[in-house]
Amino acid sequence: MKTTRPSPPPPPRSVRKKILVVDDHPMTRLGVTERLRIEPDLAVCADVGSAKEALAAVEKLAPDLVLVDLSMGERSGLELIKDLHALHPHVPVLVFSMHYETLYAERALRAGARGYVMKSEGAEKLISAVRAVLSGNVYLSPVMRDRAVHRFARGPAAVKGDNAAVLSDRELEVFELIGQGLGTRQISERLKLSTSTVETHRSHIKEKLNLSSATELVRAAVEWTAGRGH
Amino acid sequence: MKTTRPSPPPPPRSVRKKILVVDDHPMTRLGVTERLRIEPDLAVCADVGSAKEALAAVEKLAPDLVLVDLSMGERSGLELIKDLHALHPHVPVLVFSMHYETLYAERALRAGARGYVMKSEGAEKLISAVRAVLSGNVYLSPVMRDRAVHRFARGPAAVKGDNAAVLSDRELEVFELIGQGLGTRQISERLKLSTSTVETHRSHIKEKLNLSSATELVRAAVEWTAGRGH
DNA sequence: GGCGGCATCGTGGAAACCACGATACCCGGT
DNA sequence: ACCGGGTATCGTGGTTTCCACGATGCCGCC
Repeated sequence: MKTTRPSPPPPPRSVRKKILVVDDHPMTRLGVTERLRIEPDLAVCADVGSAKEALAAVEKLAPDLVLVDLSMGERSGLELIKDLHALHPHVPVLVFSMHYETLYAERALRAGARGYVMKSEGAEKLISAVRAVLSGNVYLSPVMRDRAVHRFARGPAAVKGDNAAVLSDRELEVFELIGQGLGTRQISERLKLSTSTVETHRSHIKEKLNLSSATELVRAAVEWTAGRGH
Repeated sequence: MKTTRPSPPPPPRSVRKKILVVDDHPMTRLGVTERLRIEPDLAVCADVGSAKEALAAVEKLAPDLVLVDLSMGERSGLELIKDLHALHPHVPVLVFSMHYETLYAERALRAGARGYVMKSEGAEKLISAVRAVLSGNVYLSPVMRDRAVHRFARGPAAVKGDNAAVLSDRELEVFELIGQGLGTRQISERLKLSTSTVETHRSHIKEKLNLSSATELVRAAVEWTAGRGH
């Protein structure tokens, strides 16, 4: 990996597009900030680790783009995107996630995002995506682009085989935490929810996935989260 | 987040400890590299994104420490740790992972790692851990440290090959049924036992496998039975 | 404006969990 | 012959979770 050590001559700051970075991993925030600084037309105006801070920062700094990671501790990145899109529809959101796009890209776009890049893709793809979104376009990988076209052609029906596709955003979130071995109590704490709410979600998940007991639910969740090696 | 902009005066490079960073997210690699450069006694000698590159880099650069992320694209970071430990037992490995320690810390240490830090903990914890491991100590969070002590006190034998060899025949039987998604009631019926007995078995299994909740037990059982697939 | 989906929280009884203790068997030691 | 340790079995009592309801509020859609 080449890191392009010598700092480039700083261009006039006024023309740089302001980017807000939202990610719960401090190291990733630092990496993104460093990398974007190399680009003469881009600048990170702030980097935060929670949805709350993100909303505050958008108010205060009026960024030209928000770069958000999906997997944040408490409040889902999807929720943040929805809030951002509701409160500031003119501020474009680009998702920069480690999760595989086939699982989340569609949900993210539905929530109001303008693009989706996987972290494993590397810096160049990220930069391209940022520029694309800043220009008013939607960024997706070729694979996802293809899927979208197919979906568009075939109509709204038929896309199954994905058992988790029927779950709502929140339900999927709970499902994943179950798969990590967390109990209802722990999930409610992590998500800052009542245990009742988590139990309702569990109940709905069992309904949708045709599961009959708590143990089966855990089993399905573990198998699902484990079955994502590639 | 303060980023300490002006590059610090580079100290004599010869005294810096060489660190190899292994992570499949380029941005995280960049962030770690930037952050470690601030420390006068540390230096990243290379950063790579795969196990293969990592092994080659260790051969070539002889780092003083390898910092490895667990979740790499295809093959588990655990495999890399095992390989490293087998080929270069003198090179200490520190795990820097986004996964919760309760799930992976023990596995990582068994595989040969000398410490485990969560990415969400932030830079300071990482630096502490790096220094601890470089000094020849093992780094763990207080929670994990506690678990280890408990295990050490209670379980005299437990430190061997990592799976269910420690379980008795009956316990293993119950364990497998749990992994198939059966609940206590169903297991007791299938085995013609009282639910009390099954619960006692569950309890003992959790003890022996160092699991703390029912959900964790189910998770372990499902993973174990799933890992029998080939 | 109604209808359905989503997310949130509560209630109350059934079921499970969990920390104990208890009995009994077998087996290896000293 | 006795004791200890591991195993297998079951119970008791208190805590927690599950789960089947109901209820509210918010959207989006026709």
